[in-house]
Amino acid sequence: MTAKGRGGAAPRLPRRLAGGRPKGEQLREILEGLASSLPPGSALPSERELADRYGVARMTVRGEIDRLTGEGLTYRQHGRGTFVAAPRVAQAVALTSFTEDMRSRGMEPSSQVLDQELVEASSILAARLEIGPSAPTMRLDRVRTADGIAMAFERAYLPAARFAGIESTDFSRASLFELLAERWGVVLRDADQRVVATAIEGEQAALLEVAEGEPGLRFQTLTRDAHGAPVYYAISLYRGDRYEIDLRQVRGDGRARA
Amino acid sequence: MTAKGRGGAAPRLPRRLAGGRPKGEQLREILEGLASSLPPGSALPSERELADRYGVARMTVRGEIDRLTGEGLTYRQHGRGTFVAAPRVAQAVALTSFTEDMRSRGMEPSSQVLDQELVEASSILAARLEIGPSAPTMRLDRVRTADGIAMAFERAYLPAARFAGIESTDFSRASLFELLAERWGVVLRDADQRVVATAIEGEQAALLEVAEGEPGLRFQTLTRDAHGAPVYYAISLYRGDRYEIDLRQVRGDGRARA
DNA sequence: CTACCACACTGGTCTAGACCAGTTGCGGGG
DNA sequence: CCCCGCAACTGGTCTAGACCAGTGTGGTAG
Repeated sequence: MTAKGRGGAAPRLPRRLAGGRPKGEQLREILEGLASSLPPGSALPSERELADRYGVARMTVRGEIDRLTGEGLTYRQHGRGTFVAAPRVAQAVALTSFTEDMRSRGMEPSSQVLDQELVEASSILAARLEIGPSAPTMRLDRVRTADGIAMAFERAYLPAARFAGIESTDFSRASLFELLAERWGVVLRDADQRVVATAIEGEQAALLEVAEGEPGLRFQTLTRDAHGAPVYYAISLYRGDRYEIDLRQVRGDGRARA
Repeated sequence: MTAKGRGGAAPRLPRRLAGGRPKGEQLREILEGLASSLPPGSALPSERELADRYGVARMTVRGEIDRLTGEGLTYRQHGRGTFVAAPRVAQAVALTSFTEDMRSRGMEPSSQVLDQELVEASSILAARLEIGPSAPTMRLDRVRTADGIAMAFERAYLPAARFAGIESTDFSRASLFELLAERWGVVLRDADQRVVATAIEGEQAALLEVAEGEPGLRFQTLTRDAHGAPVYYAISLYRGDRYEIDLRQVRGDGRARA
């Protein structure tokens, strides 16, 4: 038969659907399992074959494959079949903290505070943070690690007047995001970031445990709260061999919901 | 009738579907128009009413509303109805071509074609482009320049079967984006991008006129059309000293996909 | 007046077919 | 030997019902 090998590649599927739960729901789980266990490009059984095997109407099968295809797990080719899609990168343009970012990549984040002190804002920094010139700011230097491996060096500046007592807060354990939310009720909303490729040199090469001149990503980030007021400005240097940016770009109208 | 006012709020809808084109497709356009012209929270006509009005089966209506709901234009409430969803916040990172990107930075883009030929897709590439294994693809190597200065090296792969005659098209002048739109009517919608920092080595260092080992940004981009079908896959290498990424991140609901 | 229940709506699931439209392989004719 | 056409697959669209499951309302019994 021409469809040989399709079913054969499937890892031991249930043969019948249980009663009680909607058939489509059960079918969907089976198909999700199939799609996630097969390599990209593999063919799924045909709609008619699935309908026949599980004793449901073809429209029921189609409905579930429609869902999978809409989610990007599979794709269809008219006249050829339905295939497992290559995994898409996550929606990574969302504003996340280093802590959230690393956890979403399956690693355990931590930090080592190198330096933490009050300094006067330079004129450039004051302008960015929208505070008065020479206003007190807290400068926080940290090495960010994931699973114990140095991932990035980060220097953050926060307006000290707005966050009373911040200079004596212990940042070695808590996430900056979480502390701002818990102690000062700050809801971070958006950030402007500038990213350039750069060579890692000198002291930072030592901190990140890489050879001089190795490539890295330098982020300049200005994060704002729900009112649009700047909360902190940070410069981060990520190791090029251990960090990547995943972007999902949308053209034009880019509709979706709030 | 209880459903009064639903239809009344609708801005003069066509009463019949034309022949020739699929009914679902026409229905979809009507519903999209409805959803975009009504304020968020408005109720759409019920599925049975729409089916009745346009003389189609309710399953046909449901299929299209499924699509709209999947795209986030509408949402459903069991027992109550289907409603127009609130528009999502604008997507910050817009999908642009190199041409548009450079012009927006105030530079004049150009390209130099290094190589252009038909090759068989590797299994990995075929899976990414969602085409059959060993299907013909056009490989296009270019150096992208801005104001006459080498900015990036780019290798793009396009499915040749879909774009008849593409292998003999001159890409030294025209933008790939524009050509795809004009000659093949392709509307690019979104792209997944992976960005890593890397050292520029060997031949590519020569092409970009930088010293060996200088830092650069490597992009892997999969661009899709309005139907979600992959259009091309590209690997680009940008000079680290001449290119930067500007991001605007928004803290969202973290809408996820697999 | 209130509490409850039946009914008329809504969407949710599912069936068992129909026919159309691409793709592919195989066999026969030139 | 090559090419063409047919047959057997694939997904794409659509029908005309069925019954289930929530929601909301209005009338009726207490």
